This record gives sequence, structure tokens and C-alpha cells, in this order.
Amino acid sequence: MRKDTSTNALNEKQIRDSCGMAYSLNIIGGRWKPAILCRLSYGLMRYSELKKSIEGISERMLVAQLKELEKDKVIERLVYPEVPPRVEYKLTALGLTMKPMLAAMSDWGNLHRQQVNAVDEQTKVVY
Amino acid sequence: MRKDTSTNALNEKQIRDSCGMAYSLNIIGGRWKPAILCRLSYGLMRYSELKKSIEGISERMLVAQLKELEKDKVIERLVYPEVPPRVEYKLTALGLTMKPMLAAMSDWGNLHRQQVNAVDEQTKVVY
DNA sequence: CTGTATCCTAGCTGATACTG
DNA sequence: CAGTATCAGCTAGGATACAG
Repeated sequence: MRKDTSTNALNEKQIRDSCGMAYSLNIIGGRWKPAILCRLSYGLMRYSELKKSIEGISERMLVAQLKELEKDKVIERLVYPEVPPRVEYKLTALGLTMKPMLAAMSDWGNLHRQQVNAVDEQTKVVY
Repeated sequence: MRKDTSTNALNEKQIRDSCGMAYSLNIIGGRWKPAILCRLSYGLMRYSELKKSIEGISERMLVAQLKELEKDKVIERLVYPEVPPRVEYKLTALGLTMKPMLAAMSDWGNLHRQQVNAVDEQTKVVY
């Protein structure tokens, strides 16, 4: 394995890392999945709770994202055959393994957001 | 702070977490930024090296993503007024603080990808 | 070598209405 | 309550040619 040219040379590990990251993004990326996963990381919630808590999401998108997450086996759908119907969503065992990653992402985001606010806008804090 | 109803109740921390995560995704999300950040996390690279190492990316997208990352202050653009021109990209101090998050994401992705391969396809391993 | 400029497509996303 | 169905718009992304 040659040390190669002047600057940074590609190696297999970097390629794999990039693939892994892209793979994670495929699952947790997009506009709504972070919000869903974050909420479910605190415990199970039912459909209507998710819908109410995630401001601006349409039913169409909520259902679509939940389905994808279910397909990827990170969340689980629990249907109770009652009237009125009740459906709950929760992280699977695999989903729970994402918590460190999710935590790292929200931590960095919150920290950086604060810094940006502090530098650029001084007082503007939006939650 | 009431304990609220039957299942999981929203609280301020969850909202913030979700925002932080979405904020991170705004910066590192998309199809190409993970690949770029992963490579630069190992050290500086010049434009042509990035282009060559990231298979399938067009010049248009590479430039666009690099510009966004620069605007977000996570990478830095170093221009050497030479002939032929040379431009290098590297993580900023802020960009370096992302490394734990990036590592968490690539680790989880690689691990989960292996599991999926192991369960669903036995032998198929694509890098 | 390091980009711009132009045009084009596909799929994500939103709004709304409807159903078991 | 927990979804489906349909239509339409936007924008991220891709192909190609050109420029400093």
C-alpha cells in the first residue's frame, strides 16, 4: 500500500466509512424522520400523538415516513383491535441501537445552533 | 410539569433534540455531503482528488455541496494562485467537532449494513 | 485544473378530500 | 382514530457544454 501523492489519498476504510454514513442517512435522513425518531427514542407514542407533536407534518408524510422506518426495521407498529382504533409506534431493538448516534447528532446540532445564534443574531433563539 | 396521559408526552427537551438533529441533517444531509465530509475528516484534499474519489458525482454537485459546506463554516477553501490552479479543501475547527457525530453515523451504518447483508443476502457484500 | 452555465427530470412534499 | 387517494408544485439532483 503506497503512501501516494502530496495530499490525502483514499483508502478502503474511508470508502467504507462513507458508505456507512450514507447508509445511516438513508434511514434517518429527510425532513421528518429525525423528528419521529427523536420522539420515539423517549418511548412509544401513538399515531395521533406523533401527528400533534410534529408541527407542520401532513398525514400523508407521517404515514409514509413511519412505513419506511418500519420497513427498515427501526420502528415497530402495534395495532390494538379496538374501537376507536389505536396504533402505537416504538423503536425496535435495532432502533434502540441508534440512540447514541441520534444523541450525537442532536447534541452537535444544538451546540452549533447556539454558537451560530450567539455570533450572528445575539438574541434570536427559536425552538 | 405534569406527568400527562397514558403514553409518551412531549416535553421541551424532546423538541430541542429534534431541532438539533434536524439542524445537523441540514448541514450533513443529502446524497453527497456525507462522502465529502468523510473524506475530509481524514485530512485535506484538493478538488480533483475529491472528484475522482467520489464515484458518480458531477462537477455541478461537487461544487454546490462544497459551497454549502463552506457557507456553513464546516469546511475551508484554500486557493493557491498557481498555474495550473490548485484548490484544497479541509475541515474547519468547527468541522472537526463533527468527527464524533460522523464516526457514530458511519459506525452504525456499517454495523447495520453488515447485519442486513448477513440476514437477507448471506453473501452479498458491496463496497 | 477548477470550476460555470444551461437545461432537464424524478421524486419528494404539501393540500385536500375521503374511508374503515 | 388512523389512515388512503389524488393532484399539483418545488427543488434536489443529473448531463452536457463551456470558461478562466
